[in-house]
Amino acid sequence: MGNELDFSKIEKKWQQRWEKTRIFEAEPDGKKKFFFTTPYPYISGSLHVGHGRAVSESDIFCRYLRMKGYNVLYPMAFHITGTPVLGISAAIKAGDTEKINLYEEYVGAYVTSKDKVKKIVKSFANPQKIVDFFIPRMMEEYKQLGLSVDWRRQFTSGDMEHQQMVSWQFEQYRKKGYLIKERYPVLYCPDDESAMGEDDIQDADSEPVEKIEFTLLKFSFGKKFLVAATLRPETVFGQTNLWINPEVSYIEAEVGEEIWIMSEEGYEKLRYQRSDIKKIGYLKESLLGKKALAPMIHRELMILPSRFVDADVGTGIVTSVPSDAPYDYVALRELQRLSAEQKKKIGFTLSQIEDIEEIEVIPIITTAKYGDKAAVKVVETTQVITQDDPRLEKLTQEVYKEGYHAGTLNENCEAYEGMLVKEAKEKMKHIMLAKHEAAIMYEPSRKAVSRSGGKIIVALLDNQWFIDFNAPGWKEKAAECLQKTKLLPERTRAQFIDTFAWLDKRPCARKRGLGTPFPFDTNWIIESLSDSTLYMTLYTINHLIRKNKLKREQLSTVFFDYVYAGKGAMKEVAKKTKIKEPVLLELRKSFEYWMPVDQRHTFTLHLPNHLSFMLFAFASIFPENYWPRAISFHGLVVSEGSKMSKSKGNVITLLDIKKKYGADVFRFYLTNSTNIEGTFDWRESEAQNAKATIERVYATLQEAATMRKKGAVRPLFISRFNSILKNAGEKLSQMKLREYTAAAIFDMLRLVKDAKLVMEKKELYAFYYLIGNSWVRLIAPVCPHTAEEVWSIFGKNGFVSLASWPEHDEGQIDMKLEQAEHAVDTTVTDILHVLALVKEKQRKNPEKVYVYVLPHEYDTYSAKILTKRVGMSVEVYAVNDPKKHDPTGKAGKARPGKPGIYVE
RNA sequence: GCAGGAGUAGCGAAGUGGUCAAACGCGAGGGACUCAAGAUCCCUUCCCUUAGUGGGUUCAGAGGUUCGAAUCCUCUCUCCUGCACCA
Repeated sequence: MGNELDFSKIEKKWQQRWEKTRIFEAEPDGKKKFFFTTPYPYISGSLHVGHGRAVSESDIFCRYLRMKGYNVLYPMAFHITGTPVLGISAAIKAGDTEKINLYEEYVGAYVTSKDKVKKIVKSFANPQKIVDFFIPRMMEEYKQLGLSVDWRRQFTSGDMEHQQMVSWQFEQYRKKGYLIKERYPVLYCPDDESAMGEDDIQDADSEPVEKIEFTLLKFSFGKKFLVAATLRPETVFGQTNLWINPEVSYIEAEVGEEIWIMSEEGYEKLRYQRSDIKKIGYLKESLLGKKALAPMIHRELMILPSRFVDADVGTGIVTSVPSDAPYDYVALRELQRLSAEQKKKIGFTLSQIEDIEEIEVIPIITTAKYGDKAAVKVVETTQVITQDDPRLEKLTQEVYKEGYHAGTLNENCEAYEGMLVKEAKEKMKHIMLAKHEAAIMYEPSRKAVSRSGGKIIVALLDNQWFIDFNAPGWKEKAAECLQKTKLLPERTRAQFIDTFAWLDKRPCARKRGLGTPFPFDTNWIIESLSDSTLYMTLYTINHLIRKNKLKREQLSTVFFDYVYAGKGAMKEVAKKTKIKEPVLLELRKSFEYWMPVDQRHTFTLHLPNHLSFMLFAFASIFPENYWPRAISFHGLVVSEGSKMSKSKGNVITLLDIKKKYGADVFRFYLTNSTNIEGTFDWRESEAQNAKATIERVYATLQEAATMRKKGAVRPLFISRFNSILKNAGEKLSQMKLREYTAAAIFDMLRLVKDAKLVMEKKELYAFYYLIGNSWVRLIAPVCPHTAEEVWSIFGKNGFVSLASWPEHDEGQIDMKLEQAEHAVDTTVTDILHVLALVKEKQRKNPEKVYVYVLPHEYDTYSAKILTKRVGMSVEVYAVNDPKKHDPTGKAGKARPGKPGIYVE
């Protein structure tokens, strides 16, 4: 048909009108305010439906609140701080073709000329250019969803206004003693000379890299020490020998007063973990066959050769515990099985060969699953023969896991007998550390390289700044804040409580990245989750800062003390900041008017980090009346059943939405297909259905707008209509968006359908008159563009976005009537059933249907309606009621004394 | 491993002590309309039975509490998510 709905045209039209008339620019007024926020997006490419979900759900709710008479502030900003933007920039600068292609694709979505695309991407070598390019486009994409955002207040986390605010926040933290400095291990790249986050490491998103703590066991070797790295200090009682790799070059290094022996690679890593280490030179003597004194157990252990020892894992020296380490057991057995001749060839003396033969496995840990020599057991059952067998890796993990969780130390472990492995591990480690028989070394959990190919190691940073969530009093305050915050759904509270308990010290500054300089140590940048805990407060004043062209230096501590905390005399503040008093007053008033945040709508994944930090921040910086009032959560977005990812090609961007469906369809489909906490699965085919549904709504409303005429409508439909209004409103007020759209769209469509079925034209038009105007307003939150368009067809002035919410009329709701209708409905269905059967069996059309009902139900049934609905003559009687019981006796055979349907 | 969450019809899900074979949407099948397709409308869609309104077995599995449980308790299994400097 020619009049197919062109959503994009309608949407564009209304978006422009909203913008032009500035109806969503909120300013303090006499109405009750509602300050609604949702997290700002990080710029790393196009916005997709995941971003679309948070803002659309928020927008629907904001639009509802606006129609309910609230003065709603719904702002938005952009997150640019941290390392990713910098990483992108660096990669492009370095000529990383993968990144360049990716970004050419992103930019290509907006810019057609290929040359221009290349040029733009090239300019991304400057990170600011990335920000400058994407932000206006992201704003455009958000606008295309029809968001009722006050864009005047927009900023990025890199803007000076935000930086000044964050600096002020950290000054408060410092005053309260929430910032501390400590040593801290980080993933580090010596080539790049900087700490590495997940984004900086190759494949770290799919195979995460962790920091692992090794215990360095110190074996006395003359006056020197051989240091062996182990993850299992609790197994020292099972040690039988030491492993080195004859292929590896070992070095000697001065460590404090001592001399340590280790692989060169080990030294290179340890260098970044302790300042007291210094290389002397290559080890001159041979270690093979010699003995060293083991820590803790103080036994002499022989140094033996192996192939599995990797110079680049730990120190390149490994202690051997054949009872619980499959590698050790296999390597030991391999060695023992060599003929005396072969051993001689390696360089062992006769007595050494004897000693080697005599080495026996010492059982130390007992588990129900593997008995007391786990490694021996798994090696025997899998028949692993050589230390090169790849299965050993897995066996090691299995044995380790079982031992750790279910193992107990046995009688060979002296004082530790009977202790759980879990406990013994910590205890023995600490004792050895205390006796200087051991030290600590950190390693990445896997071999990893940075994006530029440099090796990743662990470095200990000496002066890392932390936010100390365990600072006295803070957790209590945060808990109080949490307790006063309304949570949607409420069950997330348990997770918050759990997270609060777990929060300890969080490094809050980095050496690299975009962001706010750490106020007390400008070599550092405030880490990007720590700088985004109070940013929503800036919405309350940012447009005024801009309007009055305030400069960075004016937004000083004094400024925020006054505007954010009401501290200081205005006169003084004006003098110090060189801001005029009325301006200051306006800023302060604006802040006071909009605060607190009434609701924050976010992704559940943000709970353990962003939202928890946010509550801590608010609890510490602001008095109780400025604490956030409510937090609501939305679920994940996936596409065609699986997680969205570029490699799968199933990322649905907001540009796609615009091209294929339009905002209203997206908003409706999104909210109607899952409840707010659920996972939203974008499915192309269902999106198409959603589109058809909205087209139907539009067509119906259009018909209603043109045909409607005042008149009488039967009470049942008035009642049903009001029930829908009531239900939809109640659900929406609780942010149950799915139920709301189900009522506003599907229930209403059904109601219209039913009306068309039973009403004559005159009544139908009156029915249109009844519902039209309210129905448009009912759908306005979810489908604002469609609603505006219809609103104009109705000949209404102004925007439906600013119209009042269609309240139901309780007095018009007659539940009895609706129930009766429902009863009739099921009866009709039953009659049709029976008729179908009758037709089949008797092969002739029956004459008449008799319905027998219980006396109290009698008034419910109208023979006339039934007749009409069924399409043949229906008579209704009540059973066992002399008055209503088949008075004519013409109903044929005697009826049983129970209700039923009979056809003749 | 720790923590949080989830497991209901082909699918998405609603239902949190009785009114539940289970709303609503999608999908599937049948029918009406149509030259046809689409749209729309009607019916069916756990199993059995049937001139219908009947019966049976169900809500991951196993126990338990209760007159009564998908809903409360215990255990088990499976899946998802998070576990810190990373946005």
